[in-house]
Amino acid sequence: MRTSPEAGSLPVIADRIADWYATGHRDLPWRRDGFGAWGILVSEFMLQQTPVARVIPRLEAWLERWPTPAALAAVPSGEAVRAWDRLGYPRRALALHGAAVAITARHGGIVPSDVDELLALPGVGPYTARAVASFAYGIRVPVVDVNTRRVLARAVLGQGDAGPANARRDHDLMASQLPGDAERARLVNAGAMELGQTVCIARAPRCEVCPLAEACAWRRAGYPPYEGPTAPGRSATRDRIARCAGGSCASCVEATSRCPRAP
DNA sequence: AAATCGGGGCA
DNA sequence: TGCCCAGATTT
Repeated sequence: MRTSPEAGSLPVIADRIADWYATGHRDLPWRRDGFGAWGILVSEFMLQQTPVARVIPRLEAWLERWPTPAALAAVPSGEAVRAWDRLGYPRRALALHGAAVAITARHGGIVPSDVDELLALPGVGPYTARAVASFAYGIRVPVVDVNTRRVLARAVLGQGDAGPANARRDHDLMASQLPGDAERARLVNAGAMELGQTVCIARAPRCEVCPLAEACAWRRAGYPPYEGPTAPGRSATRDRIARCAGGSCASCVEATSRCPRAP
């Protein structure tokens, strides 16, 4: 049957992820049947750099107010920014409004299913475009977020950590794992993210409950420490220092004594 | 490749 | 106060 770990890793990893996910996963709103492409698109905007728990209540309120792209496109963009409330990175609200306008104008009010058409929308990048194509339309494309990158780095590449993100390389790696069946691929896409969030955690992986434990290349190699390049890092302190250096730092204006670069 | 996003919340 | 969070955009 399986003659080498490499030859067997494709079906084993993907199948175990899909089975594990299908067996039982968190009941999140955007995973309910019939949630709709618009709802999924809105959820993906809100989930960019924002924890799931903070998104759920705001998402439901948003969709109740704007059930379709056309409904959002019909109001001024300022309304979208206001309704964004405390989700953070408010320019996402502006981009989402812009996407609604574009969908209404160019796609007849229907969220497109084509990855390239999705990528052409403001605020939609490599992750979000493929997430909508796969989760909303069942199209067989690799969906790779930070959690999936960590799972792949460990289980497939045998590295403790995923290096800096590289869309091309990341997509190729995930595509090499995806089963041919589109519905099955969707389970692998969603399952890899879920696994990375709840089991294959960055700091303290819960290998004792991981469906990939027997197949994981990193575990098999004895958990070698990560040696490769690390991501640039998004330290709030560094951001603050960088802004202050320009002399136009809002933080300095309001809290001069707490700024490391303050005169 | 690295900084930034008129960020927010939690240990 | 430091760091994480279903990324995207700009330089």
